[in-house]
Order: sequence, then C-alpha cells, then structure tokens
Amino acid sequence: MATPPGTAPLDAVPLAAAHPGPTDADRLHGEQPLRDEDLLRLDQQICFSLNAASRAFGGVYRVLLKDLGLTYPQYLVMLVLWEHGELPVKRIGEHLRLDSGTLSPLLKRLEAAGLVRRERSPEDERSVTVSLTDAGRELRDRAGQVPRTLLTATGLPVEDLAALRVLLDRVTGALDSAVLADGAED
Amino acid sequence: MATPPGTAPLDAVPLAAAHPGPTDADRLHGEQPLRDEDLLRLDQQICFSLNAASRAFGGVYRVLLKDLGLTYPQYLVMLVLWEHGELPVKRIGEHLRLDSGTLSPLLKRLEAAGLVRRERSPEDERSVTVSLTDAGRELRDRAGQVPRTLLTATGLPVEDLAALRVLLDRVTGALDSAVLADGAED
DNA sequence: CACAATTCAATTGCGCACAACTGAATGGCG
DNA sequence: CGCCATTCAGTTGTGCGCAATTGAATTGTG
Repeated sequence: MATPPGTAPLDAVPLAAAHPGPTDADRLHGEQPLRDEDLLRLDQQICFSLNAASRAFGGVYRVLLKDLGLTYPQYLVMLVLWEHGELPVKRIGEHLRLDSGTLSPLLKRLEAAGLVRRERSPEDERSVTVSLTDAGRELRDRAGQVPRTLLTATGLPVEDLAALRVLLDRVTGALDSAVLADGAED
Repeated sequence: MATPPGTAPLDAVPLAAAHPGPTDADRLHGEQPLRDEDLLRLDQQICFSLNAASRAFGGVYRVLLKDLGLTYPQYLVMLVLWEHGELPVKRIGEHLRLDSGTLSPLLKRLEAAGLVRRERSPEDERSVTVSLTDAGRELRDRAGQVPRTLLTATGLPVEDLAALRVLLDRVTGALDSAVLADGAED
C-alpha cells in the first residue's frame, strides 16, 4: 500500500527541519490571521502524518519482532520490564500511558507465553506485581539488534530523531493538559 | 547542561528543534560507534514518544468529535471525502494508508449513520464508489472549529507543526521502503 | 470500630489495524 | 474464445485502545 508522501498539494517541501526555509508554514504564517481553510489543511497534514508514521513504525516492528513472538505493544511492555525488572501493573501503565483494560489481557498473553509472572502483592492485595521469568530475561539478548535495525530504517540521523522526540513529547504534554482542562470544567 | 555520560536518562533536553544545539544527540553522535545500549535507550524514547503522541492526538480528537458522532478514523475518512467529494474505497485507502479490512466496516458504519453512500461502480463492478450524502456534506460546517481547537491544543506554533510533519513524513517514507525491501527479499 | 471514599486489576463492549482468505470482476494472452 | 493472473471489496480472526463497570482491598473519617 505504501503511500509515498506525495499525494496532497502541499508536498514539495525542502527537507529542512533543522533550519528555516520557505515551507508550508510560511504561507500559513503570514501577517493575516490564519484562515479556517488553511487550518483545516494543516490539521489534515498533521493528523494524517502522525497516524501514518505511528503505523509505519508498527509495521517495521511487527516484522522485526515476528521472530521473537512479540507484538509491538508487548515489546514495549518488555522494554519497561527489562529496564525496571519488576513492576506493578499500575506502574507499567504509567510508563506506557496505558490502562488496565489494555494491559490485563496483554500481560495474560505474555504470561501464557512464559515470559512474565503475575502475582498479587503481599503488602497490597489489590496490586499485581509483574516480573520477568528466565525466558523473559533471555529474550532481551535476542532482541538486541532490533533498536539498531529500526533506527537505521527510519533514514534519519540520530540528532533528527532526538529532535523529533522532543517535538512529540511537547505535543503530548500540551494535548494531555488540554484534554484534562477540558474534562475538568464542570 | 552537558549531560554527564553514563546511565542518566536522556530527558533534560533544551527545547531546540529549529536550530542546532548541544542535545542528547551529540552525546550519542560522538566519534565512537554507537553502543547497543544507547540505541536501545533511544529506541525506547522514540517509540514511546510516537505512540504516546499518536494516542494523545486521538484523545483530543475523541473529545472534539464526540458531538459530531464521529470517531477519529471516521473523521479522517470524512476529511478525505470533503476534499475529494467522491472516491472508490481503494483511493481512500491510499490517502489514509488503510486497507479494505479496516475501511469496509468503517464505511458501513458511516453509511448507517447516513453520512455516505456506497455503490458499485458501473464501469468496474469490482470497485465501490463512496460519496457524501447531504448530511455528510453538512457535517463539514459543524466540524469547522475542530482544526483550530486542535492545533491550539498542541501548544506548538504553526511552523513547528509543519517541521514536525516533514520529519514524520520522511520517517514514514523510509520505514515503508525499508519494510518493502525486507519483504521483497526471498 | 463502622462506614464511606478511594485505589487497583479485571471484565465487557465497541471500534480500529492488520494478516489471511474468499469470491466476484476484469484484463491479458495464446 | 478459453484460461489464468490480477484487482478489488468484503469477511474472519487476533490483538490493541479505551470507556464504563465490577469487585475486592485499602484508606480516611467520625
């Protein structure tokens, strides 16, 4: 399916993310107030692009993780566990921005695959502690080449990826507080 | 700033996306080859951030679109139709990077909501043409403030959003060709 | 201590994403 | 013309993402 990023009118952009240049933004950023129509167009661009990028990542990970028997979200959970060793479901959810509705079945599948253990915390019987099995720890070595392969596949130099991450995190923070502010007014 | 080397999390980044400066990337981009451990960390950062951003967008859109009775993917389809008026399923999929497995049930729901019509093309009976109903066209006016609200909620100036889009599109293009190249070798 | 509010994981229900497959329509080629 | 590969939409099955709810454990308050 592979839609080349060249179907919409506003596409002939000089690939210059690290220094200014004549881009779509300039046309949209003149002195006059931004017209709704321009905003609609930029909105389209952003949400299309973000969606497509997110799923493109998922596609590459899916290929890379197939050998490991992991899905992309399962891999994210394993990354968190590899880093922290053992965490309650709640903490995993905070790291990944996921709730128990998503994590409970996912963790059950990881447990069925023999990669993690789930047990009620003795101190707090409400909480479930997720820990790695030996197989789960060993999987980390087999996953060793995944990050390098993926970062290479992005085609971007490391500094651009870092810049991308900064932009994404800022947007996420702003959107989260916006939605909280909206939800809080009653 | 001078992030001391070692295991410190790559978090305290000067928010400088539009011009170069000393960032995490520099530490990762020195003369020595990048260590697998650094790559693992950056890989985590990127995929966490992209995932979180994608879902944060979805969350805000969900709130904004609730009144219109649309989900976020349905809104994307409507955006395409508002722009092009009438398209076969295949073309919609190319615009949005989606296949019939996703679009068929989604379009069926839009049809049930009275927003679109689906009819077999007379020239090619395999193809299904999707067109807007009057209600579908009228919805565009009610959606008028969505883009402005959303772009404001991102907290980023328009030129940063445009830069973000460029980075995302480059990544998507590279990832797609990487996955195609990988899938083609056999 | 009793009792209400809160916290946590799990479940249910709906919609999307994607692989794999089905089946009909089309186009190419001998 | 007959046959086969291709193209298209749709279906099925699995897994995520999230809202809403449930039920048990814990905490706070009188």
